[in-house]
Amino acid sequence: MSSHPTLRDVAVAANVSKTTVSNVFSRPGIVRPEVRAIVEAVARELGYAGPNPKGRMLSSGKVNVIGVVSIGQFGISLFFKNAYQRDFLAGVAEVCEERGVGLTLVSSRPDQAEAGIRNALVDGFIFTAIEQLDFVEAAHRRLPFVVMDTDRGPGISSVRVENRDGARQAVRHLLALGHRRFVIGSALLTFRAPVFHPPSNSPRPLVTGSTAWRERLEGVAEALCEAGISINDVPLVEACGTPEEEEAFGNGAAMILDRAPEATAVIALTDSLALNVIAQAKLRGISVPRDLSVVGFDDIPEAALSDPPLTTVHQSANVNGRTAASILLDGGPPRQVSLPVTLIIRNTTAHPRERRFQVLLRS
Amino acid sequence: MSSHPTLRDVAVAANVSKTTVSNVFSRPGIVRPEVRAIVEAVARELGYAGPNPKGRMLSSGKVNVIGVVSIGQFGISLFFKNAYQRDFLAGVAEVCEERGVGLTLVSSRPDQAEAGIRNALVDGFIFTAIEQLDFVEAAHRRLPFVVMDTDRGPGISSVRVENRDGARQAVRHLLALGHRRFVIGSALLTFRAPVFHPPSNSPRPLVTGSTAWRERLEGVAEALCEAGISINDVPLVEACGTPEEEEAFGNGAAMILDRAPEATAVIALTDSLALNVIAQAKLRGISVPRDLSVVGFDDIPEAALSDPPLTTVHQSANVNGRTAASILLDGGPPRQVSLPVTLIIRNTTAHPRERRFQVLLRS
DNA sequence: TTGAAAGCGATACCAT
DNA sequence: ATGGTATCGCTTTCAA
Repeated sequence: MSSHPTLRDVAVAANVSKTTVSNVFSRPGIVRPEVRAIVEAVARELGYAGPNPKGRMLSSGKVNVIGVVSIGQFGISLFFKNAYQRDFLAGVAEVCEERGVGLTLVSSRPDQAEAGIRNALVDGFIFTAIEQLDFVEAAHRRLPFVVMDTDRGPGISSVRVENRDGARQAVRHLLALGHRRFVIGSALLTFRAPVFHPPSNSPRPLVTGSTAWRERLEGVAEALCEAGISINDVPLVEACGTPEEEEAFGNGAAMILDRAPEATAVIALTDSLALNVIAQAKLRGISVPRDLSVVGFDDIPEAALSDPPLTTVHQSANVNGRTAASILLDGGPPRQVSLPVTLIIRNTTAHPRERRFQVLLRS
Repeated sequence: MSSHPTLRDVAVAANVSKTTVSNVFSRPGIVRPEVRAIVEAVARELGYAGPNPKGRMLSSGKVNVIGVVSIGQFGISLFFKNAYQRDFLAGVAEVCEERGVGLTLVSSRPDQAEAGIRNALVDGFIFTAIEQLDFVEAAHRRLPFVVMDTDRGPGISSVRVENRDGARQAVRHLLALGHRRFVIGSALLTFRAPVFHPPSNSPRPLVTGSTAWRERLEGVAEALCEAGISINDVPLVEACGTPEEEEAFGNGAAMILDRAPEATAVIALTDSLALNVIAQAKLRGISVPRDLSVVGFDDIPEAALSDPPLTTVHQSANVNGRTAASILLDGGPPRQVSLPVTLIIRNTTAHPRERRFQVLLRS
């Protein structure tokens, strides 16, 4: 009693019912001031800290917290390491803040994801990648959630960006500059060595089948197609995209340069990769954009700061996060939103070196 | 029943007690395999998702989540915006991950802090800065907590770094180079315009009284004292240190340059400020370190990347975070740890321009 | 090994 | 405005 008073202890000591004590703390307006004063005094005397959130939550069913689940095999520390994730979460956090809602980070490391999602004390989830949906179904929790980067139909809330359109814009830009020989860099969502897919007549099976990357590739394919180029003829590299794996990443950039020396432009499906290609090119004395053009995707903050500043497809991680959090917290029926993207032309793209030849071809 | 089966429904349907069902899910080892199989089958059939975390938590009293409270007036989005905070939280997140513990972010915005701390569903707190309120509430809830950056005595767990020592090292370095005319830049923990404190015989009351800043100032004072200089004779600027307030921050850097034109070295008590001073100096054609030396504190990642790379006192936000989380999760008696720091000499410090004069003075 | 019963701490509904 | 009571979903003695 003295060590840990509960609402009941206060009620007894103050000679009122539990209900009244509860009201004093949760709806002070409806209780008579004099009674309230007494209850408050007793509570203070007993060292009662107000309704225990655990009991309160069990009764009311609300925890006032939403959960964000990390990507793929990565744990929650990714949220603080990866630039895109960081800005995304800042957006989510801003909305939570505005509404007085807490935010908990749930790991999606294979060994923890299921238990994590099953046991998280949250009112809903934001899934940063779709694999987690499976877990939710497994966990059968009837909690609302929104999924990022993929539209799973009208029953499920989702927030994505116009990946195809963005990729198309980027490639068209390169084509308009006269480029005809490309190499594509895509991202791996797992810790592993980069993979090289040489040109091939049959569709090449990617290691990572995430929707976003697939859509971006489709956009690339469409734009190339408009110029009469088949994406199957373009070499493709998949490389790990996390800061933890700078090394593997560096290797990915190196692989792009090594395995496709004839390319005049690299189409990187994510900025981090683009930035690494630029760094790697610099090491080799390849001048960007004079010898090699590079486009990225995402427009992370570093993109504008790189040397030279990166031409890339802009999406706002922050807005994505805000949108997802709003949908979840608004609590209406499922909504699907697809945010537009814009090509930001900075200084990593230029005419290919064999400019005159290309111009001839184009005219 | 069909829409939301509980442990009891399963028990009834399987013709066993609630206890048994509970055991099947929480301590499968102790229940006979055949019974377990039946219960599991029934559960699956009913669509029972396993113990509801809310009920479980109320009973057991454990949430398996720790809370991290943001700094000062800032909301949780600061965790994703400020470089130091970000790395700090990554460290906390790593430890949580290793132990399968969740992480929730609690806002300390003035309008939300109290309710947030009072209602957070957590087993303990990490306070990134201690305000009386936090403390009181946490103590009231009888939850363990650890505070950053300040030692509150043996009863309270704390993690800090050797701020005084670090500041001393930085200033001694400047003194050894021959500097004698300084300006100090400290950080503001609230959103507001920078403040200029001119030299004064009486101690100058700082706007922000955080322990860390005070300790750093003490270190500065001690080192200056060794060279016969009173810190009271050194102009001091307090400026806001968050990315949101780049503008105010820029102003702070400008103020430092404007109001102390005679200084040959600026002692910035935090890297972000140092970096802004460098940027501001560049704008004015002041060459660092030729015309002006700058030292920082923290060694955020950007410090090594700046142009020129920043001389600063290194502390590892990541290690600080890991340490705090470990102490909290280890759950032993309160511990106080103070982590060492090291001066990293890079390229923003050099002899003052009037070098020969200074050398004369020193010899 | 399994079951019965007693909470955990609070809220909500229905009377009064 | 207050009080009584059922309930939220589970874990935990304690017996059997």
